[in-house]
Amino acid sequence: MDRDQTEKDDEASGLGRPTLKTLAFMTGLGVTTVSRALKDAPEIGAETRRRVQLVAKQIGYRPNRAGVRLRTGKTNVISLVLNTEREIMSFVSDIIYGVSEVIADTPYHLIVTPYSRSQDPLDPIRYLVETGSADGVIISRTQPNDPRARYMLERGIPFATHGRTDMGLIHPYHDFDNYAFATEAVRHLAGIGRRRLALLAPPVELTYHSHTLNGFTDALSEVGASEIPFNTVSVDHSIEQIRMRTAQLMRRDVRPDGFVSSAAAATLAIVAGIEDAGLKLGRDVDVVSKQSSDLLHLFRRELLVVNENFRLAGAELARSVLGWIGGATPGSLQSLSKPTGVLAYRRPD
Amino acid sequence: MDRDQTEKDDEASGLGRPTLKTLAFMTGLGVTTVSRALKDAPEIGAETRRRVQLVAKQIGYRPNRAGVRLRTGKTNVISLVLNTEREIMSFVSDIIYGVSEVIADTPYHLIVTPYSRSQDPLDPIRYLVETGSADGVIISRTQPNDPRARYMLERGIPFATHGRTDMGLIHPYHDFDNYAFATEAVRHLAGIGRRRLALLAPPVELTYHSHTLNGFTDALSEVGASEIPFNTVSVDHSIEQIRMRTAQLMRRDVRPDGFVSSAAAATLAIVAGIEDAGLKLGRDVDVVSKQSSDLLHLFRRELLVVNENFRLAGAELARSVLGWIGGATPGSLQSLSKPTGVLAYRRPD
DNA sequence: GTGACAATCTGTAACGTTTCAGTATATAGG
DNA sequence: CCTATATACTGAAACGTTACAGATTGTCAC
Repeated sequence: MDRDQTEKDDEASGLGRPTLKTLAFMTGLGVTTVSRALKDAPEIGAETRRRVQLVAKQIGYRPNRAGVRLRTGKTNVISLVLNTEREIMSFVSDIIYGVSEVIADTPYHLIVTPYSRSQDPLDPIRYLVETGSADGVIISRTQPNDPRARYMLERGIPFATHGRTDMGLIHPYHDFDNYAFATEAVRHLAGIGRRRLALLAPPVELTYHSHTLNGFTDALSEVGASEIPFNTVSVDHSIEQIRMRTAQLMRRDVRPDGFVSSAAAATLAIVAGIEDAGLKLGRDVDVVSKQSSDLLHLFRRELLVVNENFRLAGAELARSVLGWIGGATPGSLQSLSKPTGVLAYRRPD
Repeated sequence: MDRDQTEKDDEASGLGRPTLKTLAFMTGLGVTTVSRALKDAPEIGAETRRRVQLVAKQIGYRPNRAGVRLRTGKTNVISLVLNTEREIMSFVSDIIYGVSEVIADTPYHLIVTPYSRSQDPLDPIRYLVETGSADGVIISRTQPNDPRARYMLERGIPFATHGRTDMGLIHPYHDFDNYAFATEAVRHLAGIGRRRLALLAPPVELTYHSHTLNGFTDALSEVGASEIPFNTVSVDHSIEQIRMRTAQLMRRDVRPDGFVSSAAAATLAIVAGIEDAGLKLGRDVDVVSKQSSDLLHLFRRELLVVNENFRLAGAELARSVLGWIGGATPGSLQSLSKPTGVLAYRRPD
């Protein structure tokens, strides 16, 4: 028995990665005590606690994730679920950095779980939940009646959505105020004399489609301008399609003199379409566009822009998920961000 | 003892997530047998093997990652290490999708490990290696003498670099042929009559800086054109800085009549700077730019573009890392991609 | 001096997996 | 008929962690 003990201690002092056993050996305490001392359990003496924590810091002890996960089921993982074909580029980049920023000084890792056009969006969620691969999930492209949100709510797995749902169910979200964006855009266009406005909207199936559309039509009647229908395309369509449809539209007798565009890349296409039709931006027509990086003004000086900050969205979403995991009530983890970096006012003359 | 047995079996048949114990109970075999049967071990009878695999498939058995990881040390994780401030947006998005594509039907997960300007780039690598958080690592912003590559090579952890090193050490990489890009760009500019060329290069510390520069200067002497130095800025500088420096440069007596730009966003700034100086793209000066998404031609019709496919890069990098993990020799996992979607030839007239 | 009780610490078991060292059975060789 | 060997399977131990149920002190009231 003495031999066994010695042998074990020798192993514990080995030069591999330190474990609780290593710490136990070094401090002369039991593994259990060390474990509890590290998490400030009350039944451990103050001095012991400090001693253990000191040694742990000194030798750079880090809990083994697999051990914790196996024992407790806690993965310390947040999963960001992304559509590999339809997400906006800057969205992917910025939201990842936003999330990273928030989880940087936590034990959490960020895993990216992709799904493609051909898959049911519920697939990756089912996978995550069934395999218990994450403590929290962030989803985008949220729908009014979102099966993913419903599914996770039913299983009680913490998540946050980019965009709101409309199912009468409460869950954390972060959203950009697209209603405000659309109303401000319309008001501004009206302010510079534009009367016939077209909206390049988000895809109908996503919640922010109606937010945007409502803001657009409400402001339209407020300012007494009229809508030129432009709903054969959405921001999800290809650059080429949007460009072509815009050009078609601009060649009609009754054509818009103002556009509201929900995405920067789509705006490039709209402008190209306008110019294809031989018209000039700022003279014949004005365009207000959302953008997430400050590049559109380089593209055409005349463009009017509203900024949506995806990095902030990522940070907020991460905070929400961590909050839920930490026991906060879902209803308190909802946020809406207002349009910023407002339109540079300008008269067409 | 009988009671205990029954109790255990009851647990095994429970409705939680199925484990090897569940399978063992259902098949009437031992846990060991089931484990081996699932991985086609030779000492398991053919029928037993099929039977176990059938049941496993039926009840949707998936090995517990924490269990495997704890026992074997295998994490089934690939980590993509990214600089949160300096990566190109479309790079982040596309490379993630490229990697995802390749690991989609493997047990691997992708985790994103970020680091910021203020940190030593080696920090995240050290963290990953010390905590054994990944089976393989992908890094970008590779330097000729890259401490990260050296570090991982020393510890024997599989990795792949986006871009090459120049340390006489062999490791997997994927790189875009920036030498070819620069030579083709210069040749093309010379072909349309441009004689005084400026290069907006990658940051000096990265390996592809010299690749690009060498291609540029080699082609310059080949076609007998001259260089207008433009090395106070790189593609890493802010849009505003590049724009200002370009404008300054274009107001000089001896100014370039051609630009080669290593990044799309920087190209927007160059064009803005050119126009700030009252000059016209396509008439006074031509610009050849790399781009990763097909948007620059919408920006200015006159822009000449070469495409770099980051999604492909991500896929290649993932293949390389998996290959190395799978036992292939590092030297066989290197690839170079040629410029595609060549310049639309056009005369300035 | 005794019992009660708080304070502090500890061993064992379990999470799910794989590996090691077997065991049991059948087959074949002599 | 006995031994050797191959075939097919199995239990125990271990990876690192935490929870549970003690165990060992010391202190204090009476």
